[in-house]
Amino acid sequence: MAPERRGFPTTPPRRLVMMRAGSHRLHVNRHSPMLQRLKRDFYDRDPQSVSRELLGKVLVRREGTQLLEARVVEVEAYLGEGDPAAHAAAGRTARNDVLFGPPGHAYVYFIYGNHWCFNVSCLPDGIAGGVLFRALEPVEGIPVMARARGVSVKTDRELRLLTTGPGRLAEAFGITRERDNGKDLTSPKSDLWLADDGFRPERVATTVRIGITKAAEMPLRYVIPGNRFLSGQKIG
DNA sequence: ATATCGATTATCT
DNA sequence: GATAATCGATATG
Repeated sequence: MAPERRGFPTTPPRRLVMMRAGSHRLHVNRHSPMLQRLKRDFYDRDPQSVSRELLGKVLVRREGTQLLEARVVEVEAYLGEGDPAAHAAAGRTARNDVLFGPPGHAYVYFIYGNHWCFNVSCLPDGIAGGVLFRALEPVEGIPVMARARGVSVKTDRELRLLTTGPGRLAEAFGITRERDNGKDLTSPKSDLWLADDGFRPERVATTVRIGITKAAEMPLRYVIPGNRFLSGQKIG
């Protein structure tokens, strides 16, 4: 019997078989009981390491009994006070306070008068650093994400636009500063977290960061190459 | 398919 | 008062 591949258009079948072997589920798209919430130690490192390791993990939002899940396919590292492109570059302020706090907390900021962007803090308490989430591949709760975005997902193209780009993924997950900024993503009580379901990307690629003017040459964007949910790409 | 441009506001100078 | 870690609509090839 051929494996069910819906929802994982770019995932090799071999990997799907391995994932299912552990979960005893018929459909890989379903929420796996093996989702392990990432702990503090995961984030207590430099943003480059956290960025690389976040690829392939799953962002999870719990809304009552409804779960939203999407795989991380694109992130960017922002290094803190030594990084001219980082919000922390000019020192600690009211806005960027979370970046200077303990690791594993949500940093949410507003951009271009329109969009929320979602980050997680890295490095020990007192040292700024973070990772910006730029693109996700939807796994679970797609109709709820579509409703949050105010769009339909009748076509392949519309599905891609659900969680491609930092503003879109934040909207799909209902992420706002009021609701989520400063939230401890490692707390069992948090309704927003990152999880490991055993998936490991075959390859990771780095490029320059998108949309910045300072330190524009540093290769701090991390992607799963070939994934169709990456931002800044043509739509077939 | 690619390019350009307007929207809209928190934050900092 | 200028800028920004973006998006979506519109115009043009």
